[in-house]
Amino acid sequence: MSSIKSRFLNAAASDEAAGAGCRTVFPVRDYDLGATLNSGQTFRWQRREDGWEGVIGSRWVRLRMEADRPGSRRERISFQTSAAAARGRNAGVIVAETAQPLNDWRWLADYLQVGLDLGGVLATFPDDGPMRAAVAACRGLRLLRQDPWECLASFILSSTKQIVQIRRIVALLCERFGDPVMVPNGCEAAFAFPTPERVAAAGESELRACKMGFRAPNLRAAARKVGDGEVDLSRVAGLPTAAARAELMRLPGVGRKIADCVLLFAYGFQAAFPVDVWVMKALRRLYFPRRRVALKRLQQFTETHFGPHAGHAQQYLFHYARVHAKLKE
DNA sequence: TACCAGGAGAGCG
DNA sequence: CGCTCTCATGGT
Repeated sequence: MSSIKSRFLNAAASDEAAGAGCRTVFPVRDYDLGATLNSGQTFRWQRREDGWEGVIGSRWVRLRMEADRPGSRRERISFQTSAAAARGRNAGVIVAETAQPLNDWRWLADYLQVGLDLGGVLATFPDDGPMRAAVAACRGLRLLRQDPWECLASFILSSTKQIVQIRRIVALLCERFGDPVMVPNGCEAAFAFPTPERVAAAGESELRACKMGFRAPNLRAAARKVGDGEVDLSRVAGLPTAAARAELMRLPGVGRKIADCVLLFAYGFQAAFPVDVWVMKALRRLYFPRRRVALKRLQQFTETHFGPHAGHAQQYLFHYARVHAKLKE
């Protein structure tokens, strides 16, 4: 453990920029880092003994929570501590480490959305039984703000795949086509998510070798359209929700659900409400028991019932349905 | 073994 | 429209 610290100190000492370091800290409250990184919105994080390791953009990152304890120093949260602490009810900090020293951490604060007033968001949720149960069960669950291309490509690969499998496909894609990124001494090699240009240049059989099956031609064609500017991902951010969704749906392999995932997880459109099989099950069971409701009708319901932060409500329902066996049926 | 997985898109009546 | 089928692969 101390050897890890000294490695980072050495790396920091070699930096020419004064004040730059390989570590920073974000004070947070109600932030369940584990649930957030493992709730099916991103597929790049691996749980290690000392936190979570992943790649954001072209940077290797390690994250872990430390909780504030009354009357004592901050205590590292092990994964075996009390459920209350693990759910992030306590105030604490997110400790972040990178492989190279930095003096500007805004990119990470933005990714983690540490500035969000979660209580304010939760207060806008409808005051009904299902929502109360989901919030109580998933306190501290957050939405990240991811890179649009990585998010889009990942969800093109997600259709009818289990989350563990999506992670594996994305990992293979990055290993084979992504640029290697700097990692601390002794850490496993890590790779950036491949650019649209690189994916478009890959052969379909090379992509299929990453176990993505029939999704390969869709990913490749979408990469080409994004790479050559036929669909401009940077423009989507400034569009009204419906137009932004329609723009994304011009891409092959992107329907309503995947478009909404990208709108919510990458662009932060709060009205986007992706309805997948889990959310559909949860909605039917919790809000329309013993009634046959079509997907279209369910979508109309989600547009009016969950308020201005419907997307957040969706993530709570999704995680609640997935984690709690009662809803699995 | 059979069924299902953070779906999309074509083909059908 | 609204429904059904297929697509590729692996987990449970």
